[in-house]
Amino acid sequence: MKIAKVVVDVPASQTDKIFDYIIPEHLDSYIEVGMRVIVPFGPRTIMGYIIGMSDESNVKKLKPIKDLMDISPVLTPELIELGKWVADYTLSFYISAFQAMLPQALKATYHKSIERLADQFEDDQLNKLFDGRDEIDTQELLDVGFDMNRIKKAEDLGELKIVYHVGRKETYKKVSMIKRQMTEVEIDQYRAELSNRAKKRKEIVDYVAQLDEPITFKQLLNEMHTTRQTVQPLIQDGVVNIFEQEIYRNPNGNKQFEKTFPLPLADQQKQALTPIVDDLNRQRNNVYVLHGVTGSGKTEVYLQSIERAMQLGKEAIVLVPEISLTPQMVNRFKGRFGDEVAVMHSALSKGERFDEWRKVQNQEVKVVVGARSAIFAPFQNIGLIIIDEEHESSYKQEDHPRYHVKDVAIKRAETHMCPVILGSATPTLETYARAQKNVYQLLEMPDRMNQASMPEIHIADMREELHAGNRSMFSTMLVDKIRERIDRGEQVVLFLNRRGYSTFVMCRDCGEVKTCPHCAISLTYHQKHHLLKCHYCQHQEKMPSECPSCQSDSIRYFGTGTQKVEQAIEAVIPEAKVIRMDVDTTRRKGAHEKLLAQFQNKQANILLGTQMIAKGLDFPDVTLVGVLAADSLLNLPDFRSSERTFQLLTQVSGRAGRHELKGEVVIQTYSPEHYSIEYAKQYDYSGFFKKEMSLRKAFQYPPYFFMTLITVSHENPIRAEEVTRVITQLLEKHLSENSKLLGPTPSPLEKIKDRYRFQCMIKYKYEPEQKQVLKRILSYYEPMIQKEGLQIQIDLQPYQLM
DNA sequence: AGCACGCCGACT
DNA sequence: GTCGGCGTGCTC
Repeated sequence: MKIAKVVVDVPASQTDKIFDYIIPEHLDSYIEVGMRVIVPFGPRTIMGYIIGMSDESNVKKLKPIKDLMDISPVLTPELIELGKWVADYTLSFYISAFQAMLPQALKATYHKSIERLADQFEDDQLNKLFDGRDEIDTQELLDVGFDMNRIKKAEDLGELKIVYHVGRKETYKKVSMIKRQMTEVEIDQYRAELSNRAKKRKEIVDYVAQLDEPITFKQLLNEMHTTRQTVQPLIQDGVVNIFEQEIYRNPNGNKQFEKTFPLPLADQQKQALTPIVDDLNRQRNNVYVLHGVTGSGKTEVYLQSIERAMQLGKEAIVLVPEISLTPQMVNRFKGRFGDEVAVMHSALSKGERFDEWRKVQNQEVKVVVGARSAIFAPFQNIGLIIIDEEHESSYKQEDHPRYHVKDVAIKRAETHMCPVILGSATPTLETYARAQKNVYQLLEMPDRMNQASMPEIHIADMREELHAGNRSMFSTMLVDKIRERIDRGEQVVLFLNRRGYSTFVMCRDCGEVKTCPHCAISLTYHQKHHLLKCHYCQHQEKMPSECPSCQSDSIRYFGTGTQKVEQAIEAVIPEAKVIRMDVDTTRRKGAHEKLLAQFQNKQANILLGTQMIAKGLDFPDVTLVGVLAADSLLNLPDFRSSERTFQLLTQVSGRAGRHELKGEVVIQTYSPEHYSIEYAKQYDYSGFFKKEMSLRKAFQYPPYFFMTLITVSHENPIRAEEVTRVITQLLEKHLSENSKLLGPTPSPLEKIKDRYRFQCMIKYKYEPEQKQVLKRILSYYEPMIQKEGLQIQIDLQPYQLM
């Protein structure tokens, strides 16, 4: 008997195993490993993934698979193995790993309904409810507040049964096509028989007579300047045939990408490319760290490596941090490789994303450019994986499965025996340290292209500004330099780090700060609706007119949001034209690209924005970059805050003077003596690296130690702390002596959505038993997780310590 | 997760 | 006596 091994769509620890099902004969010739199936599960019917087949099973009573959901597998054998590996290394459920690898559109939907079996119900209210129908969705019963127990009774009487439906979300876009149906001879005859008055129809007949390929109905109507009605008789008479054809949704509209060709390479680019090409030719698996300053031409190296991979008949995956934010990057890939590229933004709709994914599944493209999840593209012959801006924190998934894209990339590259390129101007310490130890291969590109020099960085000490009586958010230096650019017709980018510097509300009399009652973080003031909002939950409230604590009316909002900066610029420099880019102005689809285009066309002289303008942008006339609050990142409770600050400053500075015009950077800060600011000013990556490494060593942080963060949350703070303490003690007992345990301590975000959070941290060098110990602890707490709403998060190598 | 089964107190 | 509350255990 043929048995299918199935992972069912129930994300729970008790169902996190493989279930066996009989493959019924009628499905036997269609079924393949990697397909989604519909299976009975207890009283229910649910979706599952076939992850293997077998001839035997240890289970006595097997049920048969109900149906297949796919014609061809959605998971390749490689991806199935990869999914298991991801689940294992992140301590997640198999099902969560598989779901994370596939587009959202492939998730199953469920609904329940009751089906009539008898003509009459004992319960007269049921007769009324059914009203002649044979099936009712249970949602309808819940809506009218019908008592489910009466359904139970009717079911026991055999009057009805409960049916479970598995639905699908994926949809396929279709378009009407027109095809010539008659032979030319037949058409000639048909035409001759038409009345002389049917002028338009003859025209159309002539047009379709010369059609060899099907065209869209719409195109026919456009070219003939006619309407549906005119074509209808031709369809009826069988001159042409109308049929529906499936097409891919096109997220780019009708945008044409200008074809580009490989550029001549500078020496440093050649030196970087050579070993990669060599590996491609010999199918060697290496990890390269491409350390290139901003503007050094990393992208061209990527493009030419990919080209070589394609020449060898292989595929490439390119990961970019947040692709919708860098349309320029998409343009470069589409421009070079055209239709061979699938693009997976986060800004795409579910359907568009699904279609891009299917281009890969159907082997119609050779290259994927996308954000994190694109690492799971179902390619079967990968020749190269590139991670651009490898230091970006968005490469770490922050919910289950908590994978880091670098780990997955390296794993896939090992399977496919291909190189990986980790590109960055500011590699993470972990990555660069491995390159120095020759675990990874280091490729350095220290020079900017076209002999462009790095912009000069000036530090504006905001303490001095304050002492000198300047209470505004701009230093005198920055204002002067902005004026200069505007006079010269050049452009300015102003960068504001939103995190930690957004508008919070404080009472000037008593110092009271308005915080979220559920999350214990300061509320943010939103001017538009005069509301205070929480960043973590949905909480919002009205801006108070007096201080809730001391009733003073001097309660004001402090800090700076982009809106406020915009107003301030306009006050100081009235002639400035500002484009503001933040979450608010870029929410609408395509808004991002539109704003950038406006800036490109010089409809404004200042681009003001948050994180999203820090990377990838390249405008020839930008000669000044201002960082308004450099230290806002520096003060976050995270051991990576210095590294993040250095990365950010370097990244932002790279936006200025990339072309003929020389650039300048002004960094405003209250702590100009901090080493991450000083080294950023000098463009001294290796200096920063050494300094930061020595601190990491002293305080036993990565890359010298590995870390595991365990966060426990509960409604009751005492319970949360108690569980955290017990877990810490258990770990203390079962882990080796060399490992350091920190905690229990309150999390940096002590309270989120009415849950109190405590954490404990493991720092270790070598701890082969750790995962097993953690698994045991998790299973010990399983009952409490289910019953009393306890939550335990385990993050191996965390990126965010909050 | 969801569902059934089973055991207890509160009610016609 | 029965209804309905929730704790317990299972799903191939």
